[in-house]
Formats: sequence, structure tokens, C-alpha cells
Amino acid sequence: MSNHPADDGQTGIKSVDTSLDIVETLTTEGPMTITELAEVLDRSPSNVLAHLRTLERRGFAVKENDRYRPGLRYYEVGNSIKENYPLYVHGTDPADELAADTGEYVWLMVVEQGLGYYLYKTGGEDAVESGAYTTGSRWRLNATASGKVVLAHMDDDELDEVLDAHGLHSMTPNTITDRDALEAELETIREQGFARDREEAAVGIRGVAAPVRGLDGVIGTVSLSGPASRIEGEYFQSKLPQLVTETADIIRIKHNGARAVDR
Amino acid sequence: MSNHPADDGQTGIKSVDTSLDIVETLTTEGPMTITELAEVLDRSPSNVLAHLRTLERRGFAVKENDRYRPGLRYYEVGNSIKENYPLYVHGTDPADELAADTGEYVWLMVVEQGLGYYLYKTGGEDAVESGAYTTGSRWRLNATASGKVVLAHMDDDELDEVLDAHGLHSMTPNTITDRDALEAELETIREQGFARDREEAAVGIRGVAAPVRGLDGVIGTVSLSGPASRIEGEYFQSKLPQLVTETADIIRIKHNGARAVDR
DNA sequence: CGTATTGTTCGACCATGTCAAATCACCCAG
DNA sequence: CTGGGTGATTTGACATGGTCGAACAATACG
Repeated sequence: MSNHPADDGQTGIKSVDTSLDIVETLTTEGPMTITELAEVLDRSPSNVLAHLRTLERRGFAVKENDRYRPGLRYYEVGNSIKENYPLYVHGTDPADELAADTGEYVWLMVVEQGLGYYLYKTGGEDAVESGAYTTGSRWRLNATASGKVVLAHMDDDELDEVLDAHGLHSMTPNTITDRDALEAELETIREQGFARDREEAAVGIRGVAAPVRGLDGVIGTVSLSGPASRIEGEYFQSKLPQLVTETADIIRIKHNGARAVDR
Repeated sequence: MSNHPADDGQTGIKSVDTSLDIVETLTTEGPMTITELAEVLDRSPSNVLAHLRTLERRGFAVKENDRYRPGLRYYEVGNSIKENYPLYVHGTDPADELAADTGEYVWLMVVEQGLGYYLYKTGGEDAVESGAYTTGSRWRLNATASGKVVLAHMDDDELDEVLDAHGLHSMTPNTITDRDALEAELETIREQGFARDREEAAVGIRGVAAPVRGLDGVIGTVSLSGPASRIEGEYFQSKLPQLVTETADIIRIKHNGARAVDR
């Protein structure tokens, strides 16, 4: 019935699944009418209407000139999640500084359920805006510098779990898709303390990422990215890693300091 | 059973409501265990578990050291909504400039279901960070300069509807809570083309807001806010209104220009 | 070891989510 | 103004499946 993974025998609420199907369809496909939704999801219009009424009453869906779209309550809930992340709270200012110093994009990423979410993006006045690169969207961990950093600091069980769940998906010809090659890369990352992205997520874009360590484990990453024309040579080899690692340290210190004071 | 408004006889999906109850509780109260949630929402733990399993499988809830919290998919959906707003797409750069020129906070606000949502906040290096003021949260329209601007440009039916739905809630002693006083204020706003906030949303904070007009009606607002100690005198009376209105015009032109090109 | 607490499974009941069909609202073409 | 077509909404009836309680498992604590 549902086309979603993990539709296993487990307990679950099917009607909640349909509401989520509706919202996800509206986010990916754009605003739709009731009949269109009913068509796509293969359910009766009356049923779709019932769901949309519930969602609309709660602010999670909105009718806008005869079409429905997800409501801004998603934005409200999402923002509140973001602001509860220590990485975001303590990371934005240092990230802004790094961006100002380098003129490139600087990112903050966290991992949830084996996928990377970019919580913050800053800077990049000189850079070309590449549409796909934006905050909020999910990324597979093997394809980005930030993702590889997090993978490098997982124990083996976690690593297996993540790779089993999401695989080694290829984004560009340079994406690491071989398990052994990935293991070697992760070892290198552990040794040097940071990761490089050699046009593995998008052609023409290189980057460097460093882990931000919390009291137990990595709480997220800082990364910097820009066009391969600028990110190269000694700058790419040693200067940027140094800058990014320093920024990660600043965030770590702010974070751990704040935690101690919390008590 | 439910404590929510509009629990009228209309058609709706009750189990979706409970899932939304769960998520909203988790956002406002913070991470909770299953039994805690069951307690608060007055339902069986097994039922709460079934909901959380569904939400977790879809990334809309996450278990984090024995407690559940809303998942980052809310952030993802919310961000995608935000980025579809023309006000956001064309407004951030002009807002940044205004913030750089004045050193105060600059905001972009849109209205959904009669409530104001701030999509963007920028600047304010000199200003004190006031916790409640953040993007994403909903505001009643009568209590802010931005809100009043939108109300001023509604037709009477809409105005009645909004005020009936959300009332004239007071935030500070200066909040306009009288219907006639509000009508007079809205008339003034229409005449002068912008609105002032005289410590009506928060004590010690003043602001100015201007409407951004689209092809049919107001698509949102730009506003500027800061401490009453700085926002006063001639600056508050004429300079700021001029700057904010200019910024609104810049956004409007970018917006309408872009729309024409879309064809 | 027991005891308390929370998470999870299971079975059964009946609320309710679902669909089909009928009705209504709206828009155009003629 | 009329009629036909499209999409939204209402209604009623059926069976799915959402719900709860009770039993069970897992864990923590003394």
C-alpha cells in the first residue's frame, strides 16, 4: 500500500503515514489540488480532504488560491529544533568570522538518523550561488567532507548501520563509492583531524571540514566550500585545514564552557 | 477530549491530531519519554509508542538518549516553504543592506492564517539579543509594526475574520487592544504608508515597518527594530520610515521584475 | 536478589478512517 | 440564461485498524 521503506510488520499508524505522504508530496511537487493529490497518492478525494482539513486546522497545511501547500508551522517547529542544537547556538558567530576572513561559504552540519543536515550557511559573497546547496536539505554522509568527518568518528557498528541504511551513493565521478576506499579515507581523516572534499559532492566544488567535539563524541562539523579554481594548492593543502580546524576549536570551547556553566 | 480550538463537528482525522499533539508537546515542553507523553496527553503508552514509531520512521521524530524530540525533517520541510516565498528570495539582500546601514535588526514577515511569521532576521550587532525575538515564531498582528501594516491593507471581511480568530491580545501596556483605536491607527498607517511600534510588542523596543506590495496585495513586510534609547526623535519620526520604505520598494521592484521574467 | 519503573508485545473491541456514490459549487461555451 | 463539465464537499455504510488494558520484558536501583 505505502511505497515507503521500512513498511515492515511493526506497529504504526497508517493514517499518520498518509498525512505525512501528503505533506511530503506537497513539498517536493509544489502546491496541489485535492484531486491531484488523490491521484498521485492513489486515495479517494474525500479522504485527502479529511487529512488536509486536519492539517490546515493545525497550521500544518494552507490553502492558497485553490491549492494546498505545507504550512509555516513546519517552519516554526523546525526552527525551534535548530535553535536547540548547541552547534548552532555557539557556532554561528565563529562561522561568520571564518566566512568573512576567507570570502567562501561556511557551513554547520549535524547528523540525524545517518543523514547530514546543514543547519547554517554563511558568507560566500564572491561565490556563485548553486541552487542545490542550501540549508535544511539532507545529504548522504559519504559524499561530503562534513559527512566523512562524522563517519570517521563513528564506531564500527554505527558505521555499518549507516552504510547499510543509505548506501554509498554517487554524486559525481569523484564520490567515494567503494567501501574499502572509504575505510582508508576515514583512517586518513582520523589521523589528520579533518576531511577534504575533492569535487565529491558537486563538480567544481572543493571543501574542507573539521569535527566539533562535545563531551561525548562529535556534535557536528564546520566546513568551508568554494570553487575549485580558488580552493587549490597550498591554500587547500594546509591553510584552509588550519583555519577550519581553528574555527571548530573555538566552537568546541564555547560549547563546553557553556555546558559547564549550565550546571 | 482535545483541547484545541475548532474541534467542531467537521470531518477530520483524529489520529493525525494526536500525532500533531505529540510533536507540539515535544517542541514546547522539550524532549520527553513515552510515559511522560502518555501522561500529559492522557493516552495509553502503547498508543504513544505507535505514533512515535511512525514519526521516527519518517524522520519527524527522533529518540535521543531515551527521550523523543521532533526530527529535523520538520526543519527540512520548513526551510523549503521559506525558500518558496518571494519575499524571502528577493528580500534578504536588501534587508542585509539596511541592517548594515543602521546597525539595527531588520526583519521580513509574512502572514499565514492571520498570524505573522518572521522569515528572516539580520543585523543587530550592537543590539541586545532578546530571547523571545527570533525567526519562526508566530506573532499576533495587532502587537507589532509589521502586523499592523498587514492589517491596514486588509479588506474589512478579512480584518474581522482575523480579529475574531485571534483577538486583540496585549503584550505590553502600549499594545493596542481597543478595536476603535486600532481602526484609527490602521487609517493613519494607510495614509503615511508605514507603521510604528511604540513599545507595543516588548517594553523598550521600538520599530518601523513598511509593506512590500506584490501584483495583488501585500506579500509581506520589512521592519526595523531596536532599543528605544536609539530609536527616537527625528530618526524615529522621519529618517527610519524613509529608509525602511525605500528598502520595501527595492524588494518590490526585484519581486515584480522577477515575476515578469518568469513568463 | 527483589522491587519499581519504563518500554514493548499482544489480543480484542468498536471507534473511526476509508471509499463510492450522490450532491453541491463553480466556470465556460453556446 | 442554460447545460455540461470539472472539482470540492457531504453522506452513509462497511471493515479496517487505532485504541486500550493487561501481560510481559528490560532495565535500574537499593
